[in-house]
Amino acid sequence: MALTVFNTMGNRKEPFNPVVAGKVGMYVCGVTVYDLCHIGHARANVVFDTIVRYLRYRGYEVAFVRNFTDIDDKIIRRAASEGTDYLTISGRYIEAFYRDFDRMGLLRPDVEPRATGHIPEIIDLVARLVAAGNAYAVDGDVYYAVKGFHGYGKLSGKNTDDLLSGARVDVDERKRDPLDFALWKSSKPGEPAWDSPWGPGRPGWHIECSAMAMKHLGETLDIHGGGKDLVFPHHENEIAQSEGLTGKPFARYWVHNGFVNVDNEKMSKSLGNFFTLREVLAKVKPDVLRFFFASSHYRSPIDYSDRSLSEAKAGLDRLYRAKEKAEGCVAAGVMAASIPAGVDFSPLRDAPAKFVEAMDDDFNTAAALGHLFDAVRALNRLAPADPATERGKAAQFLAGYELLEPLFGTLGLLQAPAKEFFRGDEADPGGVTDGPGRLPAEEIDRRIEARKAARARKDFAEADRIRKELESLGVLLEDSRAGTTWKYKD
RNA sequence: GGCGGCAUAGCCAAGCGGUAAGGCAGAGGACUGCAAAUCCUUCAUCCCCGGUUCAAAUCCGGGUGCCGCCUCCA
Repeated sequence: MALTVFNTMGNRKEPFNPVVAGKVGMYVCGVTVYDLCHIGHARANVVFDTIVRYLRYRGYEVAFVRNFTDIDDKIIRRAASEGTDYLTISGRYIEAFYRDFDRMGLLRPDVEPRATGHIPEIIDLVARLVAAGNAYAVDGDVYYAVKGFHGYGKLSGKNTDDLLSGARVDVDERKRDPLDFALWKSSKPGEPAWDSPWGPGRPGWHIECSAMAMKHLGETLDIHGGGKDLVFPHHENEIAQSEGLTGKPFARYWVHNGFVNVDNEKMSKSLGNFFTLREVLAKVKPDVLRFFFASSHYRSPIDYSDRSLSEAKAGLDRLYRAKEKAEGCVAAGVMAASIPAGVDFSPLRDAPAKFVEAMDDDFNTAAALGHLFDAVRALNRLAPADPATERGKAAQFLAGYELLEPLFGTLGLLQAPAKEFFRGDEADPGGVTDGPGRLPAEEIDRRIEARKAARARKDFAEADRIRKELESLGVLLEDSRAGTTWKYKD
């Protein structure tokens, strides 16, 4: 039983063997901070967050590095259009990134390097590439000479002849070869610039990742990740820059996540069919998005829609209901006992092993979730109607839930208290369940009391009237032996 | 034009050689004053055509249809 990872280099699953046993150096290409993140960014970040969580669950010591590209053409353009400087733009969107992704429960990386914080390292790398004959300077720009690197195209499966025959490479007479790409760009007057041996300028896009990854993780990474669209040219170029110099493999495993589609088409800025993370989080809880991502394999494309979101919500509800029951047990002062024997409960007892089996197969979160649902069904067989009076059953239920909790945690699910998930979070104003038109909790409690009185005098017509009225206001009542509880429906 | 991926029930989605996980929705039953939740039961032969094999959704060949990359892009 061993972890297997699909490697874009070679296009196949391989047993996972890091450079140093038990330790993983992982670099993920972060975002360019010139605008708000959309769901595509959300998926990429959630995917790698889940991978880090799982590797740690599996006992690996993970050094997780994710960068911010904080200087680039788009940032400069945006700054110009707003009449401000690039630092204002990058600062604003880094802050926005944290605001959005902290809500998603993303782990902070161990190191979060920024391109502008590594200019000396970048210049050093470029200078060494020039000295080694891998790159050349022209009028203050420095280009990488692709023809000199024989492995070019090995990651993306392209060969240089095909690339050249394609008409989509820009023509620039100053380049020796159309495929050559910029390592260093001279700056125009008024643009941000750093001094360099080639004059004032700024780093090209690809070089920053090589410089930062090697600085923080060494010359060979265990995992290098990013969206599928980064395979070419970004990662191909990173390989050329890094391996051209070190002669060592830049990364052992190249991991790329699939796209988020809308109406079966890639979501992207240029197509204009994107949704920002922020607007989606105004509609659903962060967990719902995480569940949505986890329910298909990270390399498959997924189609985003209101429908897929509400199906995710429905599925997640079931999981949170189990957590709700566990919280009820804890509130009743119950201590976890052990899970009963018998085949009825084997899906529960076997859940950790099944979970690992699924996740070991190239992080198959969809299969893992399937096993968790099996486990929850078995767990629900132990659910006490009233934990205060059925303490034995409650103790078993709690034991079962505690067995599953770390598994959910590895997927980043069920991180909020159930009450908060179903009723909203006072500590998170602006959160989903905080919208206008919500019936306040005090008002709901008042009506529940009225209904309780009606039921006590067997006036079921009145009791039902109250319940239906609440339902039409988006509030669901649930009676049990332990009393009546409520949830917002959305 | 080059390279790559995908096609599984009403919807979403695992499986990748041994006779179809799971979720949502639906149907029947139990429980409930009635509901909700929960539990039990039920609901597909895997795009088409060939081939390999004792055995294929899973492998090979040929179609058809989508999608992605080759330009900034998660």
